Amino acid sequence: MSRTEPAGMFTIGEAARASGVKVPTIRYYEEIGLLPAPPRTEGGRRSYGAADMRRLAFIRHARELGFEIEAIRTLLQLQDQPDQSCAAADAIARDRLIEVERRIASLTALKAELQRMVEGCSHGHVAACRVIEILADHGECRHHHGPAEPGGLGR
Amino acid sequence: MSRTEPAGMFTIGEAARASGVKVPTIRYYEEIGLLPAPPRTEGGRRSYGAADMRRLAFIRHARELGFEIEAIRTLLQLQDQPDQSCAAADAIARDRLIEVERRIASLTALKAELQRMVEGCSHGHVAACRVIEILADHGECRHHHGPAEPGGLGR
DNA sequence: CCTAACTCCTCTAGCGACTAGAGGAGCAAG
DNA sequence: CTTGCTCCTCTAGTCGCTAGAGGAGTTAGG
Repeated sequence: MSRTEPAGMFTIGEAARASGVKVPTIRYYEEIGLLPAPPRTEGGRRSYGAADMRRLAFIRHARELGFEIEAIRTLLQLQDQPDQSCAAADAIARDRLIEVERRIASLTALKAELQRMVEGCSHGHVAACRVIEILADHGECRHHHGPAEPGGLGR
Repeated sequence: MSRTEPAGMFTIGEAARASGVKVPTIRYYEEIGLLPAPPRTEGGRRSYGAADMRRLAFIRHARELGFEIEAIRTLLQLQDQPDQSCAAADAIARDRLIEVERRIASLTALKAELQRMVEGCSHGHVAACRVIEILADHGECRHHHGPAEPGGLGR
């Protein structure tokens, strides 16, 4: 083996491959204080240990589940103090669950309206297009006001 | 009636109230060329006509349905040329429908995982907390890799 | 006519969570 | 010793707004 890295340590690239988090994103997490700044090699490169790798996996998974950075910050703090009550972690997860349920409901309504649009489309010209028509006339639809998806749009 | 506005014209505030789009957002739509720059009153205020009001309602509704600004731009161009085939509009709506369906599927998977988290929580201390545990150990879950929600997070 | 309250104007900066790119240096293999 | 990869820092851009400063036009009441 031709490792320059100290034993049991990983480069940022290895950490990225292992966690599925991109290199610039790892650096970003460090910048915002989500991941501690790791020691550096002589050449000035970041050198991650097993604990960092676990933390990164935790963050990745939490982001996949849609937790916001601030929520993850709180969850990580909780993880660091295992004697505390887990009520806070529970609350964060519950909030997220409620939000996900709300978004599913709202997306399901959108789906119905989009289906009406594409099914009603007669594939003729624009003047008779159901897609354009429904968009133009809000009164035509069952869909009530209020942002469809909290962030505005389903990105 | 004590209108200073030309007959049949509306202030930006009226346009905002009628459409449900906020005043700064209307100005933003003008800036990015989604809404044409309206004529101004002597005092330099924007003065919207009925066509603008319709266009704004169209945009609002399309945004509610989660169409991206660029997609709306295309839809508006189509609307302006009613003799063209509506195939493009149809394709945009279909794409959006597929995306919404994908997001519902992915959010449903998230929901299941979040439910396992909160249901498994024994309300004790963090060391034994299912929420923290599942987040820490990705192998514990049925949830496979890849960003859960396209934009990363369910805002 | 004057004033207070309201709306409007422009402009810049900020949000969240990254992503992209420039310009340079370290490092492993041939 | 060169080639090519990875890494470094730094700045700026993404999307769709939102917030706020600082000023000007407008309306209702006194």
